[in-house]
Order: sequence, then structure tokens, then C-alpha cells
Amino acid sequence: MKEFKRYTVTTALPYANGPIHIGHLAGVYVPADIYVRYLRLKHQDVVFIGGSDEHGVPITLTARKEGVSPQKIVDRYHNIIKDSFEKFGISFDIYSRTSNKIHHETAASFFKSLYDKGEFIEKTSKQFFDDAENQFLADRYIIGTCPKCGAENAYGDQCESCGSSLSSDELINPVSVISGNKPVLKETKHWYLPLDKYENWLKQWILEEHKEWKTNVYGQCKSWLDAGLFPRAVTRDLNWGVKLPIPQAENKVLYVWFDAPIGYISATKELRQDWEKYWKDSETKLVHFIGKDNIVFHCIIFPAMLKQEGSYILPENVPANEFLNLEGDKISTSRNWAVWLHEYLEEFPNKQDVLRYVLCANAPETKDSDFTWKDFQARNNNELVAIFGNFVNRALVLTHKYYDGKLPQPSEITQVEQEIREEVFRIKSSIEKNIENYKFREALKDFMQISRIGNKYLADTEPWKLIKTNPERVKTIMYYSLQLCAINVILSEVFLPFTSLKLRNLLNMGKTDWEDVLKFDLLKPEHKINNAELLFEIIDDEKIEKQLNKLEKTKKMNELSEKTIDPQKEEITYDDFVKQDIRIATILEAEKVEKADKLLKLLVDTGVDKRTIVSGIAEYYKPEEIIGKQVCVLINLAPRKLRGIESAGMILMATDQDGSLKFISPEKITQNGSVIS
RNA sequence: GGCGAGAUAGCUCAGUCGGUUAGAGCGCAUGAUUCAUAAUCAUGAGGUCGGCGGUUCAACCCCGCCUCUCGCUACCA
Repeated sequence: MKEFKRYTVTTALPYANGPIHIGHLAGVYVPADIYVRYLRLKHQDVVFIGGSDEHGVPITLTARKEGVSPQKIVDRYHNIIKDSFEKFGISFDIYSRTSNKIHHETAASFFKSLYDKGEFIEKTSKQFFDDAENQFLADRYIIGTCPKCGAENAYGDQCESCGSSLSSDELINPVSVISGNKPVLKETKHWYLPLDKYENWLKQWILEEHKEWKTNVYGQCKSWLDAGLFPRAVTRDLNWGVKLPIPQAENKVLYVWFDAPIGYISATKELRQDWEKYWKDSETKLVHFIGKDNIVFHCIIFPAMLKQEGSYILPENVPANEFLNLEGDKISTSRNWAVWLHEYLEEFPNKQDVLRYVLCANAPETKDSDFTWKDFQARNNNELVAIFGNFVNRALVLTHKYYDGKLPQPSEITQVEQEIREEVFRIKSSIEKNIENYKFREALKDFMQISRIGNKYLADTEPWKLIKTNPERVKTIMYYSLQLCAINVILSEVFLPFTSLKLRNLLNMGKTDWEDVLKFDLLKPEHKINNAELLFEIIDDEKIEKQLNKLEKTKKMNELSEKTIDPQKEEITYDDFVKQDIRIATILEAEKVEKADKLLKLLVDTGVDKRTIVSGIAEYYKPEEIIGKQVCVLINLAPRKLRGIESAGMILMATDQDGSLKFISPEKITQNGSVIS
């Protein structure tokens, strides 16, 4: 293992288009915070970097919707997010933002240095342009009729009605969101990062030199690298973002994925004059904490940028987590299926550590995991209250009862105490090993083991009985119990910072560092401790019910909104309608199209002729069960090649509420070629 | 269709290099206990390690095929 002099730890920049929820915390910020708190306790030189990602199209859309400037939007969410992190004790050295001047300068000069080296490819392509507003339109700025489900108001990149991903040139009747005008195609120039050129060294660096990365991360990278990389545009036509520092690039900004990771560097710059040693010295260990959606950016694209720039180090590890579900369903911002941090803070005041504990204990380290309120309650009541809180309380209460709150002078040590010392030694090194290998769930279990040992110690030795027969022995027992509490102060500083502080105050304990864990004299005889106070309180069913009801309500709201029927489209004339030549036809043959999940190749008798039509219905109909079926076919639609097969027409389908497709068939057998009007 | 990750106790998850009887926490059952927030401690029940085949003296682990879940990707007129 290579030894490092210092650490640069970054966390994915949350997108400032909404508040943050437990998924963010569990996947990225809690693990990163544990890692960093641990390093600090070991007196390592570390910078812990976070910040808001404030550019990109969705923010401009929110701004437009609300009729305010994008800066207004990001100011709002940046503050909410920053506040949530602070209140949860995520101990960033700096929480910055990409709308800062220093970031704009850093990102622009990063681009410039790659540009000057000739790293980019320039390409001209045609994109939609709004004449009235005199600007190019991102996919998200174009709406139109979805070519798949016919819903209006589909975005240029995705139809929210049927969920299919689109590209803006597919939309029927595209309209500019900004002016309402029909956009025109116009040439525009962009700069591309030729990732394909870096394939060789990326393969060597990841696949050969970083086999120790988590399997999910390594596998995902291998998948991308094996598939082959392609040049990727680093610029966009937009006026919200980092302006290009080159001439003839009016109204062009850096693509948000290019500027966001540079935000880590800008924030470090903002934090420290000597920032360069955290980014350019090979004795620095760079670690990116992210969610699995970000793997390709942090393992392939950002490293490519850093390496080609020339002066930067590459990440040593990218411990990406999977996703956290909520009560069995995917967390979704747009469907409001989430536990928002700012709401939790209000509804569970002073219980930050409970959530930190639950999210760490059940973190999606190796696969998606599920947050349930029942589990939250159980872990609080059965683990934090019953094991940790209870042990500390027992030790404190007994000390007050027998010794008026002063540590007794221990007498002889027995085999039991010797074994406890050995266990603590073992636990400490296990926590170290687990944290250093990003196994925070295991490390947290190790930590709880201290209190389990304590509870067993008390149950086995029964000081409340011995006090009558062997008071000298009790002194040793209580002394050792309190030392275990003191050890908990140090260990919990990593996982449960608020509780750690509270316990430290209860014990009247001074400064400590990580290695003190092995000392069994952190508290000296005669040392006075404060009155016992509970570290955690039981969470009753009522509180949990309340949360479940809240989610139930959200579910009902969503169902209601999903049941809304698309509004009627704009009026057309009879002439418009009769342009479509729709006929009754019979399916003669049907087979699956190879290497396509959704496609069936059909031979239909339209009455006019027999023709081949490729249709995206394979998920809903098996080829053998539809032969002989009569359907409606739009026969004068311009033919188009699909997967290499010429498709002449379109089978009309009804899209049901769940997105499934159903044939429109005549009620009785009807002559093929019959006109539908 | 291609690729990646996963499937182990009722629940949530560990399982190193192939090696004796597959582990933990929670939950459950029984007992002990009363210092402690009905908390604690001990003991126990509970497993075809997703399915089928193969390699091997020996497979949760390696290989092949299949099923299901999640993700990336192609495809959608």
C-alpha cells in the first residue's frame, strides 16, 4: 500500500435545483464525513470539499417557470442545501458553489489550457434555433408532440408522459419554450473532448492499476471502456454557465458536466492558498465520494480532463455507492417520494445522529438498499437506545449511586478486564481497516460492539449485588465501565458527532485523539462526572405512523395526478384529418426483430398490398398470439428503416395508463383495406 | 439484444485463497436478571446459499446454461 502525505476528499456536488434528501446523505455525505472525521482524528492532513452545482439547463427552466433569474433559484437551493449539511454535521472544510467568480475563472482557464494544447476537436452541427429570441435551444427548451405516445408537451430529450427518451428532431410540431415560435435548424460550432483517444491509458489505469476499486465501480468502467469511448461535446449554446474564454464563442458556455467537477478544484482554491499541493502532488490521495449515477464522470471523463491538462493527479479511489430506496420505491424528486433533510430536521429535532446512524447502518454500499420508517424506529429503539444509550446510562447512574459521581480507584484487574482490553484492541483495528476500505457499515457495527461488551460486562459481574459483598471489586468494575464510555466518546466522534459531544460533556472529558482509544485511563480516579442524561430517546409508534401517513398521502397525490387524461389537442379541420389514410389490415406474419427488445417485424395485409411494418410492441404481444389479428394501420406514413428493416406504415395502438400498448381492432371481422374515417 | 451489479435465515445484510458444523444484527421462543428508557444477559429454533448441469478428493465460492431484480446501452413512427 502506498503511503500518502495528505488527502483531498470530494463529495458529488448536489444540483441546486431542489433540496436534498436521505438518499444523498446515505450514498455520499455520511460515508465521506465518517472517512474525513476519522482521518482528522488520526491527525492526517485532509481537505474535505463540497459545493453546489449551479449550472445547466434544468435550473434555467425552473427560473423561467417562476419568472425569476437562474441566480435566484440557485441562491435559494444552495442555501437550503448548505444549511442541511451544516445541521447534519457534515464537516466540510468548505462548501462552495459553481456560480462563484473563482469557479468561473478556474473552469475557464482549465478549458483554455486544454484548448491551447489542441486537445479539443471542433465540430459544426445543426441544432434548433429560436429566431425571435436569437438563441439556440437545448433539448429541454423544445416541446412538441411525442412521436411515441402522442402526448403533447413532451420535452426535446424526454417525454414525461410515456417516459421514453427522445431527441428534439423527433418531436412532431416542435415549439420553442421561450417564445412559442417554431424553431429552425441552424449551424453551430462546438468543442469536443476526444475520449476515444484516451482509451488506452484509461484502460491501463483503471483495468490494470485499480483492480481494488469496488466491483460495481470497476464493472461499470469496464463496460464503458469495452464498448468504446466517443468524443463528447464540452460546450453548449446557453447563456447560463461558464462563458468560453475564446473569441467567436458568443452565448456559449461549458457543458455542465465539464464545469462541475472542476468545482472541486475551485473550492480548494477558495479554501487555501496552497491548494496546488492538494491537486498536483503525487503524495496526495484524491478520493471522490459519489453515487452510482456519477461513475462514468468521475472514473473516466474527469480523470481524462485532469490527465490531459497535464499537471493534475488522478483519483486514487472512487467509492461510489448504489441507491437508497424509500419504503420499497425509488426516491423521486419530481414525485416527491423522499424524506427531505430540511423537513426531517424540523420533525425530528436534535435527532441528526439517529438518521446518520440508520443511514450508515443500512447504506447502499454493495447494492441498492431500502429505508423504511419501521427500520428507522427499530434501529433507534433497539440499538441506539437499548445498546449504546442504555450502557452509558447504566454506567453513569451506578457511578453516581455508589461514588457520588466520582471515579473510584480500581483495585486488582482480573481475566475479565484483560479480555475487554484485548477486545477493544481488536475492535479499534477492525474499525480502522473497515473505514480505510470504505466499509462504513461494518465499521459502525464494530463501534456498537463496545457497548455490547459493556452491557455484558455489567450483566456478568453484577455490581449491584457485589456492592454488598465485595465493594473493592465493584470499584474496578465501575472504573472499567466508565473507561468504555470514554472510548465511546472517541469512536462516536466519527459516526455520531452530536452524541459524542454530549457524552464528552457528561463525562467531563478533555481533548482526545484516535490513539487514546487504547488507553484505559482516559478518566482518572477521583474525576468528577456530570449527572446522567439520556443520549437517545425511544421513538414511539405514533411518530412513525405520522411519517407513514405523510408518504401515503404523497402516493395518493401521485396516483391522482397520474390519472389525469391528456387535454384535448388544438382544433383541426376535416381536411387535416383525411390526410391520414388509415385502413383495416390483418397481421399475416410476426417475428421478433433480433437484438431489439421492443420491436416486432410484422407482415400485414392492408387490402392495398402486403407490406412489412416494424412496430415497438414486443413487450406487450408475443408474435404467435397476434397472427390473424385485425388492426388499424396508418398506411401513407413515409417509410423508415428500423434496425435495418424498412417499415412502411404504423400500427395504431392505444396507450393505457400504465404505458402499455393495445391494438385497435374492428368489432367484427372487416374487409382488409376498409377505410377508417 | 449487448454490458455491468445483485439473488445467502422471517427482515436487513457479511462470507477472505475452493477446505471441518455457512455467520452477524434485528425479529421470534425459552430462561436469567432488576443498576438501566419494558432496557440488559444467556440459550435455542430457523438455510436445498435463485434453478439446472459441469470441473474437483472437496463448490455459497470456479465454469456453462437458465430465471428474477436494479442500472447503463441499443431499439421505439
